[in-house]
Amino acid sequence: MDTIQITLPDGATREVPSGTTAAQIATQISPRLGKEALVARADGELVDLSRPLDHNIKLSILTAKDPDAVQVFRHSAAHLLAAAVLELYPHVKLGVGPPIDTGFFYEFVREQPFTLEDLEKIEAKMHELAAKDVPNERKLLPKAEALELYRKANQEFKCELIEEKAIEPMVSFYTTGKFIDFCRGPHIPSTGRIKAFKLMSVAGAYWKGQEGNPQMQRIYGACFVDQKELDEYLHKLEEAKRRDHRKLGTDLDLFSIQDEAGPGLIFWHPKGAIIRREMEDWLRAELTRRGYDLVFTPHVMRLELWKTSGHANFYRENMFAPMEVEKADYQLKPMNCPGHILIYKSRLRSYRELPIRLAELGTVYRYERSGVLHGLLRVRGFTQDDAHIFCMPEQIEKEVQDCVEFAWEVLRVFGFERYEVELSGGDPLRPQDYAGTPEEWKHAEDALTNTLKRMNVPYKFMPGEAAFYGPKIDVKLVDAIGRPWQLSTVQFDFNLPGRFDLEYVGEDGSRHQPLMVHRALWGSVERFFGVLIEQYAGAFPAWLAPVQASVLPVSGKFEEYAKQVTQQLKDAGIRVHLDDRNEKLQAKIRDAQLQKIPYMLILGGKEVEANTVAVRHRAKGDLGPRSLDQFIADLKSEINSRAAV
RNA sequence: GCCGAGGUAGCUCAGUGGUAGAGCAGCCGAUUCGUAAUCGGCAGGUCGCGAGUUCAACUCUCGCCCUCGGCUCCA
Repeated sequence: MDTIQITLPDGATREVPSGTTAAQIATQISPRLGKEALVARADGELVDLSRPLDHNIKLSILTAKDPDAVQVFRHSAAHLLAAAVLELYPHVKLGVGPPIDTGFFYEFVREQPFTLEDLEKIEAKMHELAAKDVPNERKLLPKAEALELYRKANQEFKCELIEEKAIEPMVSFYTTGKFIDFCRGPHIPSTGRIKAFKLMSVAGAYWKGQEGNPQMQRIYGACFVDQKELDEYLHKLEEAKRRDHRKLGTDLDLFSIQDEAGPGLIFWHPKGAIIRREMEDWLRAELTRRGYDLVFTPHVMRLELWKTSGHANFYRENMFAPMEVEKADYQLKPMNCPGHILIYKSRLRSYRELPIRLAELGTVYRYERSGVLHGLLRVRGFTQDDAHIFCMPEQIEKEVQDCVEFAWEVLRVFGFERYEVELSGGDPLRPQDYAGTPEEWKHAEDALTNTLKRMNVPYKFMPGEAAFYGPKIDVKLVDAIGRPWQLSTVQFDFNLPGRFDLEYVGEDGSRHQPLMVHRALWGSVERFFGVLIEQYAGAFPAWLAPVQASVLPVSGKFEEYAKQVTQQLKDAGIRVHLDDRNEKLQAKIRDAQLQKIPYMLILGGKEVEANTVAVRHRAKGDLGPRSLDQFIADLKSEINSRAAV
């Protein structure tokens, strides 16, 4: 019999008879590996463990430690879901069922909606099928036969997939017991190991994710190889709920959204407003330090202006409808750029002035479809920490670099440690959605790429994600529980300077067109605030905390002293609250803790006697007594350093 | 926008056609208390809005408003 040579990842080689499977090799290496193996990688390609190997090959045996293997595992779990659904509801039509980051989903078409009770039944059926340890077997069918099979079963979506995806005459299927599914694979050998999963929700989804296509019911499941990981994930979801800025916004009285006013419109309550003011004060100082000029521009401007800028064309879907005033149409601004451009254009500019950096905390209004609104993170009215930089070509890379560095300073000051950078380019297949020529786009993308490379910033290239007027660098930050949020953005613009005939007089005395960079670091004050609430779980560092210290007299007897202390703190510029309610100390402490107030000053007989304050920190607990002056000095230094405690 | 689930007191939630409930918060009183909830009382509602069915609607039907989850991740 022929032998073939298997090269393992450590370089070792093995001679085995042709037709040996990866599973057999795994068991040879060690019985334990044989048991833990989920799937194999042969010459870089994922294959079933049961696939007979017939030529010399580089082989890795993958276990749950390999992320790709986990995805295969989840994909098999998706098949298990479909198998269970088909047993319970034989007439459903099948869509697709891929793995996702935390599990899997599968799509179905069924007349009646799946209810929560249905999900329970399906989950039980999945466990039942898993317990039988049914093998996942690969089968090859001629394309015509495959189509015929699905036609008979009325599975028109599967037919569509085969028509689109099958390039070879034979197409692969996987069977899980009675269930058979058109699938490239690979899969784990059998269902027995799929135990740690939980069906989470059922949601509507368009076929192939495209609006206008039929809607399917998508059943989502969380799924991990180990129960422990599933438990951790479910715990993380609980944690996320606890930190949800919408809940904390109400609990801590930071902001609200009101039906009477309209969806996606934010009311900043006094405590939220304090945080915003501190944030803005920091930002304005930083902008000034970095050579930006702060401006203000109107909220409504003539529609004509938005035609010039191209927004009325490219951005129409996201704008509020124009309003008519004295027979002229006015447009509520969805962006700040045209306003800043008008300031630039208000007089002739010299190359000596460049770069000109115009910054504005500019409030904009955008029409977002009702289904996409989400707390502070996706709203219809918001304030961007916007700026537009007008510069000469030779200045552009430096300006972009400064923006990216500024963005990092923002992340540092607000306590974010993890971030991801994306470079978003145009979509070459949809040039009609973008302003400017392909050459201009290439030039701009190159400039951004160079900057990132020079700064040694790892980034992902995202084609088709650019703004309509130019490519951009986006900084997405990763919050405490691993979710990414897009905030900072630095966007090139080869469009507006031309549309508005922007010019400057160069050294040569003739007129040139400046380049333009749009940038926002928080993205919007609202979104950044929302992320910040979740980042700190509402426990803001002292410099941002709406109430920095709460004075808690042990009983009414010490009210006089408490009032004195409170006034001294106020005089020192500390945001302080006196809790003089007729409550026990424990209750006052509890309420201060729940309000996440950084410091509590407990005042009783001992403190009056010694003229001290007993300090309790919301996280560190009882810190003992000290003089009020000492406390004030310590707190002021904590505030001034913007310590992230 | 679309699919699904929801909307009952400030908050969290119970209430399957027959006089709207609880806990917390609030107010009043008692208590004067040492590091995460003192006790008692009172008040609080157009049951999201509007139509309809019914002797009777928080409850059933229809329309609208709003909220939540999802709608990118290739068999």
